[in-house]
Parts: sequence; structure tokens; C-alpha cells
Amino acid sequence: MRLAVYSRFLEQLQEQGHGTVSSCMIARGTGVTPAQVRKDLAYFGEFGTRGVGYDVEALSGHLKRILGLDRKWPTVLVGAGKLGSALALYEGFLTRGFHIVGVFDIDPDPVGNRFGQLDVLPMERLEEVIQRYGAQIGIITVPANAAQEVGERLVDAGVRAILNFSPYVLNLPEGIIVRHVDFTLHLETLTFNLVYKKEEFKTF
Amino acid sequence: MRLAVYSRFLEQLQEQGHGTVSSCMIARGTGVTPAQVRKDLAYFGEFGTRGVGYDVEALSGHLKRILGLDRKWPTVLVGAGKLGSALALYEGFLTRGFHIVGVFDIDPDPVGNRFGQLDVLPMERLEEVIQRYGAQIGIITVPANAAQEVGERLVDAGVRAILNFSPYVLNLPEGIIVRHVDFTLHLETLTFNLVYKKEEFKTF
DNA sequence: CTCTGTGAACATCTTCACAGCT
DNA sequence: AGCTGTGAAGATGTTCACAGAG
Repeated sequence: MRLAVYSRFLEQLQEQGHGTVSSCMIARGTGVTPAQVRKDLAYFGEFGTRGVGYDVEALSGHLKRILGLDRKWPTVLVGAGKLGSALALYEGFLTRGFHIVGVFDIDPDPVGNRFGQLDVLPMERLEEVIQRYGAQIGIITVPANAAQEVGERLVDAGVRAILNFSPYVLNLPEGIIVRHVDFTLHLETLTFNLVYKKEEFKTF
Repeated sequence: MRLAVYSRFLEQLQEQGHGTVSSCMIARGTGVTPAQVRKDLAYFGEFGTRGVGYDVEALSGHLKRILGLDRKWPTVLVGAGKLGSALALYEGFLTRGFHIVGVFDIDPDPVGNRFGQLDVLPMERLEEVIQRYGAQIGIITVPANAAQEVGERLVDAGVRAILNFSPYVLNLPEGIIVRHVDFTLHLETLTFNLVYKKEEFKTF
């Protein structure tokens, strides 16, 4: 996760024309400690030069290769509701190499709608599209009760990594990489911290 | 975070009419180990009975109180774009006690649009609404370049916890609780794992 | 016999502090 | 002097394994 944050920060620096950067600067810009930054980067090789710092462009390139962002990732999105459409139209994905090659929905209502350059396709065509584009990444934005079935179909069709926005904990085979993004869960960590802030637990 | 996951799982069990539940069941349903579940719960008190398990209803209540979900949380949302509107209309927030009391946008275009029962309000009224409802939670769904300013205004007006969906690392005073939800960052951890899966690092 | 609660062992993550390069 | 890379120390998080309650 931190590598991805560094990567984005480096891109910012590149745009601003910085030539080199120190671990302290990266630390301040990303909210971690300088030692942490150095440890993280050193784990993958010696990218810096002592006494000077890191070359912004070189380091940015290294990070992108490490994160797998030096290639295009065909991605499918299932669930064309409000959230699905927001994600399908989000330019941030494209600029980082994530190409949405298909948006799917069971509900025939949004099918046929155009999201940017994409049609919403019926679920029947899911497997076909995944295989045609070799999509390894799937994004799930369907309601909780449909999430497990969608996850299984994605995996069976060849998807190996899933970003799950539904409020349901997916149960998928070992080896499939799943990240669960659940908004209410995040809000609940906020309220937890608000409640325990002034009380006995100073840890939080 | 895990507490929030347990809490939701417990609610599912309650709906299905289960009377008691063991740490093993919770573990299977939430993707953690049984020992972890017990440690987590025991940290806040002795909620179970040995040889039997946990009373579903009692434990669910305890978790909600621990997470601060036994009260209503007035919440403001800034940024009425695609994502903002998806979140404003998300019923999942309401059922867990998060009441969105105001949706705001600089762009006069969506101002006046109705999101469910809510009007989109101009930014000028931000402070007024926060203070009127005593909102302590803010959700940011504005572009990166506006995020920092919005964050500062929220904090100045009394907000103490922020859920940030913009691709920008907020820099706010100590004591303000910030959770950063960045979709591309999550996707990048997926690609990182995809790339390093078959290679030298067996850790991932 | 089942299942919780928990100290002790283990593993992982983070910070410190300094050697070594520029 | 300035800054990286890194072993050692410290902190935190997780699992084990078993005592004890029902």
C-alpha cells in the first residue's frame, strides 16, 4: 500500500520538475517516517545514492515496475449501479493502466446505457469478454446477496484479483487476491476512534 | 476494522435467528482465525461463556456500543460528483447510524439537485450546517486539488473525523482522525500481488 | 467433551542509530 | 556536511496451547 502512495507522490514531484528527492521529503509528503521510506525502498534494491537522495524519474519508474504499472491491465466491472457508474467513469483508473473492458449488470434496465465509451453488457457475456481481453482483474459493485455468485463466476472465467465494493466477505479459492473496500466499515473505524479518544484507551 | 466486520456478521446471524455463536463460526464467516476472534473480543470484556460460545444478540449489542453505533452520527458530504452522489444515496450508511445532514459542492451545477431527500447546498453554507447539526464526521469526494482546503474547512467548523475519497494525502492537525480510501491505490496492491505471486517473494 | 480466556511463544512491522558513500 | 542502507532494538500483532468453566 505504501509503495503505491510513494508512487503517486513521485509522479507529483515529476510534474513539478524535481530532479532528486530525499527520504525525508517523501516521508513528509506521504505521512510516514523517513526510516520507513528507506526500508521500504531498500527492500527492492538500492535506488538511492548516499549523500544525495533518489533520482525522481528513476525511482518513479522503479516503483511503477514493482507495482506492475508498466503494463496495461484489462479490468471488468460488475454492477452498473450508482457506484459502478462512478467507478467506470473515473479517469484515475485509466491513467494508472487500468482499462475497463466491460461493464456488466443483471438488471436489464441499465444494460444498453453508455458509460463513457462503454456499453453496459448483460451478465451472459461476462465470460466471453473476460476471455477475449484476458482480464485478470475484476471489480464488484453489486449488492451483498449477489456478490458471492459474481465472485465465483469471475474466478471461473479467469480473473485472479478482485476489488470488492459490496458489503459481503467473499469466500474464494486460495490464490485469488481479494481486497475488500467497505465504506460503512471505514466509517465505523472512525466512530470507534471518536468514542475511545477521550476514554481509557490512549493507544488510539 | 475487524470489530466492524464481526459486528456486521453478527447482524446477519441475528436475522437468521441464531441464538449463540462460537469463535470458530465467526472466524469462518469473517476470514480470520478463531484465536484472533477470541483475543479481539476478550480485550473489551468477557462476553462469552466457556463451553457454549457467545450469545448472538448480546455480543452484537456489545460490539455496536464499542464501535459507537448505538447513537446517530450526523455526517456531511462534500463533493456532489458521481462518487459523492453514489455515497449520498447509499442506504447502508443510514442503517448503521450515519445520517447525512448536508451534501455540498462548489460547482453551482449540481447545487439544487436533489439527492434522495437532500438538496445539494453551496459551499458557503458548510459551516452553518455542520454547527447546526453538530456533525463530527465529514466525507470528502472532491478532486485532489480541492481536498486539502475542504479538509481544513471541515476541521475548523468542528468536524473531528474524515473519510477521504480524494486521491490526495490530507495534512490535518493531530487529533483529527482521517481514513483515506483511494481506489487506484487498492488496485495497485492487486497488481503488485499479481506480479509478485509467481516470483521470488513467497511472503505475499 | 466443548468452547472461552489468556499467558507465552512466535512473527511481523517500525524505529533507532550509525557505518559508509558522495 | 548530507543522505542512504542496514543491523539491532523495540513495539505491535498473531498464533499456540492449555487451564478452567459449563
